[in-house]
Amino acid sequence: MAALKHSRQRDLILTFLRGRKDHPSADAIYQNVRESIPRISLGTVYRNLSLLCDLGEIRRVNPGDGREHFDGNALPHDHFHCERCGCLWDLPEGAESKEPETFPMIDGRITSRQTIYYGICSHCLTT
Amino acid sequence: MAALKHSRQRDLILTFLRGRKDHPSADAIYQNVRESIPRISLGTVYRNLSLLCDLGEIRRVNPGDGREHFDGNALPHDHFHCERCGCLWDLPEGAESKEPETFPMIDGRITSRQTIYYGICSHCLTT
DNA sequence: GTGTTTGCAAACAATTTGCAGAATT
DNA sequence: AATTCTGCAAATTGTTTGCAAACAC
Repeated sequence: MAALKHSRQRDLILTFLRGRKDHPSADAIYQNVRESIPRISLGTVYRNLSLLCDLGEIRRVNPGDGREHFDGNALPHDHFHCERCGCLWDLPEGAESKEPETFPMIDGRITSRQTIYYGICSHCLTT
Repeated sequence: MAALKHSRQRDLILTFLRGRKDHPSADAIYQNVRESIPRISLGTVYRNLSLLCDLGEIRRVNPGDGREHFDGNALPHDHFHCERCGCLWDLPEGAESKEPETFPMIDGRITSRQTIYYGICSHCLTT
């Protein structure tokens, strides 16, 4: 069951996300893909984002600003969230924390980890 | 302005949070403090949690389960979130990642960081 | 033809807000 | 007396869901 069928909407959403370096919210994605498929619905965007997450094609990022954000790069990496303008990015090239992708010893099983740095982005600092 | 006045409700919420090792949601806090102040309202709980966060007395934790969680310990530390039962805890004693609380060099200003590990807790693993 | 996906609208859940009265200083 | 804080209810926001039609295989 759950035989996956091809969908123009899903393709577009994935292509759009892959082409971005920031991590837009579902609604921002909706506003953008609407330019290519005007009749696409927000529900479809949500359903496909969820599906793509399950497939491991994309990742959710949750900076705690009240909406979920989506990252076209599913490989593990850290994020930066500006508390003034709300922008959300990967840590810039060369700024990755140097620690290896190892997990602390605990009683349960750890499968992934998510680190978000908070602060003020360089753009907001100069305005 | 913003002269802070004393409030029984706020005290209770803070005391309750400080007495817990897990990180309950606003509604869970509401259900609990209601036993001491039955007429307290959910709105008051939200308002005070927000205020306590602003004051730096407590911290928000956002595991991405659709609700905000609150941590009575405002000192920086990492969290673990069980994807099966949804429980949210500090990393158990002795499991802290050993890296110092340093921030990567980026163009903006980093003020804090939040790391959440995801997986299955020991209780869920054995049931 | 069968089963998945879509658009739409309604439903839901978490959080925020406006307001008149109660509590704190 | 001046303000802050509260309870209540309604409003808002982000996300999910049910359904009949459209699409993919």
